[in-house]
Amino acid sequence: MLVCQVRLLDTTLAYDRAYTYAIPKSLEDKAAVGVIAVVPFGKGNRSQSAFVVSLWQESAGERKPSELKEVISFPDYELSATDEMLALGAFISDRCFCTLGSALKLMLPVGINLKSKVFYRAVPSQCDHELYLFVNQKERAYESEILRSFGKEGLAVAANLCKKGFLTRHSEVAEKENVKTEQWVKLINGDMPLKGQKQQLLKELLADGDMSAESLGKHGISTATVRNLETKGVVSVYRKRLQRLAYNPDKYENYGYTLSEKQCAVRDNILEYMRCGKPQACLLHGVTGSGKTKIILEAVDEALKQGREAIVLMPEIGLTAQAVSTYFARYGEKCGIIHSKLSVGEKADTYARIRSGSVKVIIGTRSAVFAPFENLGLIVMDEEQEHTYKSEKSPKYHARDIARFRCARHNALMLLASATPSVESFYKAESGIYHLLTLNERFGGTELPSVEIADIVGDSEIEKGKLLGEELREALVDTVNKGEQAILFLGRRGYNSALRCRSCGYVFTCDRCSVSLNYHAYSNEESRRGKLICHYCGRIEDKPYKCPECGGSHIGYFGYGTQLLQDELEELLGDGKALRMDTDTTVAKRSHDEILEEFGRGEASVLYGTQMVVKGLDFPNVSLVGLVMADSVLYMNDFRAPERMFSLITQLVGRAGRSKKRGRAIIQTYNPLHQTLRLGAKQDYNAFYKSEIRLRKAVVFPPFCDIAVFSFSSADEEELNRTAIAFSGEFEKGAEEASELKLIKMGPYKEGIYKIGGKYRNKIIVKYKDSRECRSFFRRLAEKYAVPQKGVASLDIDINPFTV
DNA sequence: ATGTCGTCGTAG
DNA sequence: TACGACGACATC
Repeated sequence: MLVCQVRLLDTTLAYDRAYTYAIPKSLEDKAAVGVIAVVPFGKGNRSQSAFVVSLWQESAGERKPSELKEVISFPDYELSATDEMLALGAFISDRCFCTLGSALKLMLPVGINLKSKVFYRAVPSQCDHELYLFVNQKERAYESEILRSFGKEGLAVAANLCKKGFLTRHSEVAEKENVKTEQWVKLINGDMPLKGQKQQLLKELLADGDMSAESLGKHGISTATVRNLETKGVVSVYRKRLQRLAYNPDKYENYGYTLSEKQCAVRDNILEYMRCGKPQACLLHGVTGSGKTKIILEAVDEALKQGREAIVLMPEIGLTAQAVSTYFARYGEKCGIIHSKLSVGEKADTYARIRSGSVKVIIGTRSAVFAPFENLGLIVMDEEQEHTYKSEKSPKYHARDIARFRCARHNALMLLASATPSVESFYKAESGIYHLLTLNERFGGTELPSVEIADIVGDSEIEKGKLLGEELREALVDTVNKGEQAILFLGRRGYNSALRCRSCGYVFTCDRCSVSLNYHAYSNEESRRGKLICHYCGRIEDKPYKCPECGGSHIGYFGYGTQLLQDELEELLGDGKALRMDTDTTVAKRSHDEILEEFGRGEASVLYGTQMVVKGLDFPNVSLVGLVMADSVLYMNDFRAPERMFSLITQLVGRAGRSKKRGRAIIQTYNPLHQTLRLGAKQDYNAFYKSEIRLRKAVVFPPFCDIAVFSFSSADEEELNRTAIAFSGEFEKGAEEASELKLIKMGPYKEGIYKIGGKYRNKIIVKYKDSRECRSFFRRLAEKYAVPQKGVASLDIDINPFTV
C-alpha cells in the first residue's frame, strides 16, 4: 500500500501538522513528493488541498486499512513543490510563526484557486421546499449561492434537509487554473485578391505579423470580417495564452557604458565570489551616481554566462521604471517582471515563462524573491535598507532572509546594494559576515549638490504659519525664473503625534530612549489621554505647559497638509506650476508615469509629495530639492528614524545631482544642529554609521538583539486586556524557567493607533537573541494563542519589524 | 476552522 | 421525554 504524508494549505497553527493518507491504486502513478493532493479532512470529510511531503510503501499488515483515509485526487496542475520550496516553506514557518501552508502559498504560482468549497445536490424525491427546488435546478448548488439567495438561515435549512435525506452535502477543491487566452489572427494566404476596404486593411496589418482580435478591433476590424476571411482561407484564427507584457522591450534603448578602474576592481571581486562555487553575501556600498547599476548588470551577465539565473529586487517597481528599462534593453525576452500591481494573468504568464526556461532574469519587488528558478546564480537587492522588503502581511517575511536561504541552497551570491545601507547590514559587512565593497567616487565628474540646512527657528514666514521658509521660497523663485525645476519632499501626511515648542522648536523626547514622546490627545484610556507617552519604555508624562528649553508656552503638534503647500506654491509661483504626487493621486496603475512624464516634459516647475518623489528619478533639469520639514521624519517614534533620515537626504540630494549645473538641496528644520542632519548634509555615511551603531549598542537595539512584537487584537477591549495580561504572565513564567535565553519583555502597550477597523490593539515587545530555543518557546506560545478561540484576543507575531 | 458528540436546560 | 444550545474535542 502506498502511503503519503501531506501538509494542508488552509489550516490554523493548532492543527498544522503532517497527516498520513493512503493512496488508492488508481492514483499511484500520479503520486509524488511536492504534488498537490485533495484529501478528505475532519469528521465531515471536507475536501482540502494539501502538498505531499513524503511518500512510502507500506506492507499490507502494518496497519489496519481503516486507520487511514484515502487521497481523493491529485489534480493536474502544472506545478509541484520542489525540495527547495518545501525546505523554504519550513524555514519561513519556523521564523515567522505561521503555518507551513501559508508559507508555501507565497511560492505558489498565482491564479490557482485551491480553496475548498461546499456544495449541495438534490436527492430525487417528493419535496416541495423552496430550497430543495432551488438546489434541484442545478447540478451543484454552492454554499455561497445559497447564502446569496436565502441568507444565513438558508444554510440551516440546507443542513436540515440533508438530515431528512432530501439533499446531500459535498465539498470540492476548485481545480481551475486561471489561464486566460485570447483570439489571434494569422495571415495564411496573402495572395488571394480581396475586394473590401476592411479586408485590405486586415491583410496589410497582418503582413507585419499576427495580431490579436482585440487589437484588430481597435483598427476598426470586426470579428465578422475576420470570420469571413477565415472561411475564405485567407487567415486562420487560433487561441493563444494571453501575453501581457507590462513593459514593451522595443521602446528601451540599450545602455552603453565603460567601467572605471575602481568599478572594474569591484566587479572583479563580485565575479570571483560568483565563481567560487560557495554561497556568498556581499554588500555593495556605493554613493549615489557611483555606478552601482553597471556593476549589478555585470553580475547578472556573469550569472547568465554560467548558465544560471538571476533575480534583481527593487523596493518599488512603479518608481523605478527607468531602472527597469535598462534591464529590458539588455536582456530582452530573457527578462521578466514580477510585482504586486501586475494582474493575475500577467503574473501567471511570467511564471510560465520562467518554468519554460525562456526567462532567466527577473526584476521585481519583494515577492519576486520566490521566482521559481532552479539554478540561481545571483540575487540582488537594490536599496537593501528599504522597508518594502519586509512583508506587512502575514507571513511577515523579509526578502533578505529568503534571499539568504535561497543563495545558500544554490551556492549563489546575495548582493545587497545601497548608497545608505541599513545599520544591520553594514554591521554584518564590518564583522566580515558579508564582503564589503565600496564605490565612493561619482562618475562623470558630476558634483554633489550643495546641501544647506535651513534653520527655520524664528523664520518670519514659518512664524506666519507657512511651510516654506524664507530661504526655500527664495530658492524656488530663483529656480523657476531660471527655467529650471524643483522637487519638494513632505514628510508623512497628517501625522502629528510629536509635541514641539513653537518658539524654539524643542521636541519633547523620552530621555531614556531618545525617541520622541507621543502626545495622546484622543486616547480612549483616561490615564493616557492628554499625556506624553514613550512607546518603547511605556513611560507616561503629563503634557507640559512650558518648554523646558526656552520657557515658552506655545506648544503645538507637528502636522501639515499637502493642501497648504499647494496653496503656498500657487501664491508664490502662480497657478499650474506645481504638480503633486502622493498616494492619493497615484492610485491608478499608470498614474505615476503620467505625472512623471508631465514633469519631465517641463509642464510644471515644481514636483512635490511624499516618499515617491525621492526615488531614483532622473530629471536633468532639476536643480533644487527641498525637504520641507525634516523634523517630522526625525522624531517619528522609531529607532530607525535617523537611518531613514540619512537615507532620505541622500536620495534627495541625488535628485538634484543629475544635471550639468551644480544643484542645491535645502533642508528645513528646527534642529539645525541635529547630528543626523549634519552628517546627512555632508553625505558622510561612515561617520553616521559609527555614531548610530554606538547608540544601538548602548541601548541594545538591532543588530545587537532581535525584536519580536506580539500584537493582540480584539473587538472587545476587556477580552484584549485579559488575553494580553494572561499571555504576559505566561511569557514571564517561561522566560524565568529559561533564563539563559535572556528575554526582555516590555508591555503590554496600547498600539499607537489603538483602534483600527473596530478592533482594539495591544502589543508586547520582546528583545532577545534569535536561537532555536527562543523560537521553540515563541512557537509554544503562538500555538496556544495564535489560534482563534472564543474569549481570547487573536495574536499576530512580527519578528524584527521595521517600526516598533 | 469546523464538524461531531455529549451534557445540560427548558418546554411539552 | 425530546429537542435545541452550547462547549469540549479532534482533525491522518
